[in-house]
Amino acid sequence: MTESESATVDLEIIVQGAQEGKKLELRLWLRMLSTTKLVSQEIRRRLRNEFGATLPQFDLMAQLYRERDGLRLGELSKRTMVTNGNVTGLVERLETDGLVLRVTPDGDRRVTVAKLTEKGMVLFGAMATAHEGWLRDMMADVDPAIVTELWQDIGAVKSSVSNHLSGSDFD
Amino acid sequence: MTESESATVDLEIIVQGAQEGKKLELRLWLRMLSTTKLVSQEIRRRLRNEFGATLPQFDLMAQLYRERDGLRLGELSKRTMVTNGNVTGLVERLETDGLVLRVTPDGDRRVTVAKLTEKGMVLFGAMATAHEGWLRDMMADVDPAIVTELWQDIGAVKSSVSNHLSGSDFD
DNA sequence: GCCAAACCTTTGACATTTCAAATATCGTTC
DNA sequence: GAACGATATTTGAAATGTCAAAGGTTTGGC
Repeated sequence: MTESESATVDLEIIVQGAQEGKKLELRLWLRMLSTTKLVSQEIRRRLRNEFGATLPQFDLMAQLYRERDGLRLGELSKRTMVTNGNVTGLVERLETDGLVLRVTPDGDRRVTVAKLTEKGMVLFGAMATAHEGWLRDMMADVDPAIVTELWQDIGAVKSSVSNHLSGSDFD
Repeated sequence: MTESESATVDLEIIVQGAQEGKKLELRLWLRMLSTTKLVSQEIRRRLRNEFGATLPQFDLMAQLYRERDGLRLGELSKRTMVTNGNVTGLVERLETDGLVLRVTPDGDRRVTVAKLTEKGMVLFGAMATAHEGWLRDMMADVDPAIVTELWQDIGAVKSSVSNHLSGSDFD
C-alpha cells in the first residue's frame, strides 16, 4: 500500500504548488532506476539460464551483429557506454569462447577490430529473438500507446540530461 | 579536439540505426537503459568528485538514513536490489570508513543490523541535498507535467514487469 | 531434549565496472 | 628523420556485481 495513491500526489502538487514539485525529478529518477534494475536482472537471469551468457556480453555482441565488418574497440566502447578498459576484458573473454575474433588492420597498428565469428552470429541470433520476446512479455500489461508515449518522453529526458552534463562542456 | 561540441552521447541513434522492424517494447527498453546509464554515470562522477563516495554506497546509506534504528542486511539487500554477498562487502567498507556500524542483536545471533553513525548521517545529509539538485538540473528542460506523467507510466511498466517475472511468483 | 528444516550472513570464484597510468602507434613539424 | 602531440588500446588497483556453497542459529515436530 505504498505507491498506489497517485491521485493523492497529484492533489498535493496542485495544492502546494512548487513545494512538492521540487522532489518530482528525484522520484522519477528513483522509479526509473528501480524499474531498469528489475528488468536488467530478469534479462540477466534468463540469458544466463538459457544461453550461458551475460548481459554485457549480449550488449557487445548486439553491436557487432549489426556491423558485420567489425568495430574498433573504441567505437564499441562508445556504443555500449562501457569504458575502454572494460571492453578489452569483455572482448578477451568472448574471444576465448570463440564468439568474437580480434584483428589488427594493416593500415593502423594501434587499432584492434572485433568481429563476430560464425558461432557468435548464430548464438546472438537466437539470443536476440528470445530477448525481444522477453521484453514483450514483461511489458504485456502496458498499453502500446503508453509505450510509445514513454519512448518519446524518455527521449526528452535523455536530451535534457545530455545538455546538463558536468563533464567537458564549458568553453 | 573535433568533438568539443558533439560530446553528447547519443547511443540511441547509433544503436538503433534505422529502426524498421524493431518492436515497440524493445525500443523503449533500449532508451530506458541508455538514459539510466547516462544519469547514473553523471551522478557517480559527481559523488566521486564532490564527496569521495560511490553510488552503491550512497544508495545503501539512503536506506539507513530513513531507518535510524538500522536495518538487517537481508532487508538492505531487498531494498537496494543488491545481492546478500554484495551487501556484506559494502557495509564492511562503510564501517571501515566510520560511516556505518554493525550490531548483532541479543535476540537472534544470526542477524546483523547496520546503522548509520553520526558521521554517516552528516555526510549523507549533504550528499542527499546535492543529489536532489543534480537531478533537478539534469531534468530542467523537461516539462514538470511530463515528469509526473513519466513517473506514473513507468510505474505501470514496473508493475507489468513485476507480474511477469520468471523467478518467484506465478500463482 | 533431539534432529531436520528453515533462516541469515558470509565466503569464494568470477565477471564487470571505473579511473588513472602506462604502452604503443601514427602524423606532423622542424 | 628525430621529436612531439594526438590517438588507440592495455594494464592495474579497487569496488561492485552475480551465483552457489558453506557457516552458524533458530525453530518446529517428534
